[in-house]
Amino acid sequence: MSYIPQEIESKWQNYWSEHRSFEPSDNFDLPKKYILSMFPFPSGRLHMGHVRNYTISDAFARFYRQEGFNVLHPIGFDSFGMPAENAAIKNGSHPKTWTYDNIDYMKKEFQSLGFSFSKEREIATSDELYTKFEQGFIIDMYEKGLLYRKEGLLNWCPHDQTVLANEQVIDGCCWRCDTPIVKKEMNQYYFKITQYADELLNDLSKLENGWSKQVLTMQENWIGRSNGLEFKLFLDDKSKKKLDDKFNSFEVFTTRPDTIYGVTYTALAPEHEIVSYMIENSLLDENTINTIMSMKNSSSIDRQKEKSGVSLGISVMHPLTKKEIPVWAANFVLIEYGSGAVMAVPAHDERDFDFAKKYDLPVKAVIKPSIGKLNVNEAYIEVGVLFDSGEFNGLNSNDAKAKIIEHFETLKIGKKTTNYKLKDWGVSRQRYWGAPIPFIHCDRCGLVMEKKENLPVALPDDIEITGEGNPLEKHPTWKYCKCPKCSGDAIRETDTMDTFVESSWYFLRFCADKTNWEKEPFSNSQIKYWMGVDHYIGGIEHAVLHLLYARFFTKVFRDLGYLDFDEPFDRLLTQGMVLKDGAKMSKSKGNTVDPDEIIAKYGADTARLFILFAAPPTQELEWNDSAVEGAFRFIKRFYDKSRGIYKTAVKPTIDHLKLNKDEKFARKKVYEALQRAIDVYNNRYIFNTMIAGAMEAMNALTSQENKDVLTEGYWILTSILEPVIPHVCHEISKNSFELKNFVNQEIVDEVLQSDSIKYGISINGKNRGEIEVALNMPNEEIIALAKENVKKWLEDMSIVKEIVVPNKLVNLVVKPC
RNA sequence: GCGGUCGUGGUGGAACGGUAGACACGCUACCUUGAGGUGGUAGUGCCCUACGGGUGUGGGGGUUCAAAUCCCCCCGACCGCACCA
Repeated sequence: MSYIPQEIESKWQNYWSEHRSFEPSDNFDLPKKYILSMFPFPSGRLHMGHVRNYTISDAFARFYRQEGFNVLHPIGFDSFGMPAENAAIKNGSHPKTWTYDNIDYMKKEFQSLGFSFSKEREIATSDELYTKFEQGFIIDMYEKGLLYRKEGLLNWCPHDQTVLANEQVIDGCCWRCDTPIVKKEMNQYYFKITQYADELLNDLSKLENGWSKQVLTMQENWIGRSNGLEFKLFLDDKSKKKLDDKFNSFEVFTTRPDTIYGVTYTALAPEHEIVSYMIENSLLDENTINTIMSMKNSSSIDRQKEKSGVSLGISVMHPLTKKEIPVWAANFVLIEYGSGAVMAVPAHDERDFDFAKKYDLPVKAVIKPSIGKLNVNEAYIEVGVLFDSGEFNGLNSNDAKAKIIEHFETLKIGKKTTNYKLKDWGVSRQRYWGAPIPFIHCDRCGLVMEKKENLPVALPDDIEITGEGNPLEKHPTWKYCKCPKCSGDAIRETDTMDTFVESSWYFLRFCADKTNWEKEPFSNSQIKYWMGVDHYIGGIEHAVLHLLYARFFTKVFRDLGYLDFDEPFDRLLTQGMVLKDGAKMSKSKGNTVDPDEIIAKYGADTARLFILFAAPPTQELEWNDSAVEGAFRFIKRFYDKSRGIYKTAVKPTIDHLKLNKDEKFARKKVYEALQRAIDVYNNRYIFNTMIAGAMEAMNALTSQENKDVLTEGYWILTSILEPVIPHVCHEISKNSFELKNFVNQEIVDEVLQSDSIKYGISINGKNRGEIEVALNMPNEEIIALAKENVKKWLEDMSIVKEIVVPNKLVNLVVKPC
């Protein structure tokens, strides 16, 4: 019997399928664990990142099953999205065919890796049943005022011919194809995620124990809450007149009201309505207009290169001193943030300072450091003490902030405000392969929702995809319909939804079993039992996008009455990337390793063992072909040596006292490995050390000859390794233990206590020797033995202090006599 | 610039204030063998006047009987955000 993984693995994979081994029980009295991996986009083949992701979740799922938990470990496919359409353009395949063919192939790959997914709950988000419920939620959200339509400036990717959310724009380029994005004015639907900004931010504290600091900070920065003062700057009479009395004032926002007396100019975004009015009505000279237009047309990257601006020839009055302040248009002022206008305090803000220096605008310092001198050659941006600030002189910045806000509020010329970087989530996509937005445009009734009983609004199959424009828009008949309200002729919305909508609630859908699959999106009792997700495993790239949206949906569903909890994912494990030759595996770099080839060559168990052994799950994992072979050799040895064990359906009982030294040592190693495994699976998730412990135990087991000890060792090791290398462990266990050992293993204390203990001896903290002493030896005797052992280091020395760390070491503090 | 994570052998990585380098890869030597992804034994941080000693966790300081681990400063890497007023 030599180790042939292909035979063993397919045998067990078939066995698990036939026995429905991984379907959760509907007995809700059992303790539960919901183990979830981020579901994949069906791109065609699994890559190593997927293998790592699902190997980690599978280890959890299998461990908890052994521990007696009712485990939900589902899988599905995030199957809407652009690559399906891109493939259609490239090969003429239909997005639907392409998608579902890929799903079939990837399911076979899952099977061949031995992942213990619940197959009966598998979903593809492009399934019409999924779309149906999703569209239902969209209608609910619209009714609640959480979804709205407006015209706005949008990120448009000229290559993918689609609108992108701000989160999908990376360094000014499309997150998928790297094409620089341009701004385009369009109608589009938005989720009002900003309404939940505070809660999304505050509830991060509930996740502190289960989520990494990194992800929490990324979300915190993304939401970007800042508190400050919002107030109006009033135009002077001359300026009002110039603007035909159309404008009286404009709003600005500042987080530094303490610097208010240092305002020397004010700047508007080039897109600001006052600027637009002045351009449209030729209130500026041609040069100025050209400069502003070029600011507006330059990409966000160009706009960041250098500050530039133009004077608009109008002025406002300082809210407190009533002095005249010139108004500029400047490229560094963002229309999307705050009110698109800033008060400029060059003495205390770097950006304002740079701009003032460039255009020779006055700089007026009003804050000085509480100790030391103010350097007037740069902006002093720290907090400090106010001067030249009227009645606020002498206050420190923090007190002044509060006082000045209060002052503005008393005078009713401004108010305390909070601003966010987070913007509402634009969800329209001008694409075919997505869930249609279930709205209808009627000339008489306006924007009308489709009736729920007519859902889903399904995609037409007969479609032509050319890569230009929206295929639904161009379809000859699909968009023509009757208005649900007046029954007159109407037109369907042709925008489809951002695929992040589907992944914002799929984890809830998994809670539903087949019996209510058709009737409702999920049942309350099932949600109550299964949620929250105990372990959510996936890539760090979703730290802000998916994870923020899913949190948002959870809160919305709670407010719609579907749920009664606030946060979906109790614990989040973000796995590290899989690297080869120091770089992320990617087709373009040509450094990929194909999981199918590894499985064909070494088997799934080897792939799984290597992946969990080579690094802790949150760290990057460097692919190493010879280490993969090492993993294979370990499994082979593990399998070969199992020839030495005997058949038993119960764990052998062993009289520990009768064992020799090697036998006792081997047993101890086995139980130490068990102890470690329990800790790793429950608390620390560092599978590499758990596997190392099992390897140590194996090494000790093969260095002794007692068959009882060997058999007991295998009883335990196949149990703790089953989550990692399930096929070979099942094979061994079936051959010898009738699969009876895949249960919670109990620790035997006497094994862990040896009859002697090694103490390291150090002098002044330096390691100098080692002694072995009997159990329970009094400290005085240990110290005496220790002194004897390191006698030569004590010559001409007097001992100042003696420290005994129980079961560890003795430290003697000495000094020369 | 701001924020986060992290710096340990030739490599991946152990060590939750207590004998640094577990476990594995690689390498060296030897033994096995029907030479082709075999098994075994021994060795493997660095330095030295080597059955002994020194030194060592990016660098420098500190706390402690004891620091890779805690604190401060510096250097470097990676990731995220980036003119957010």
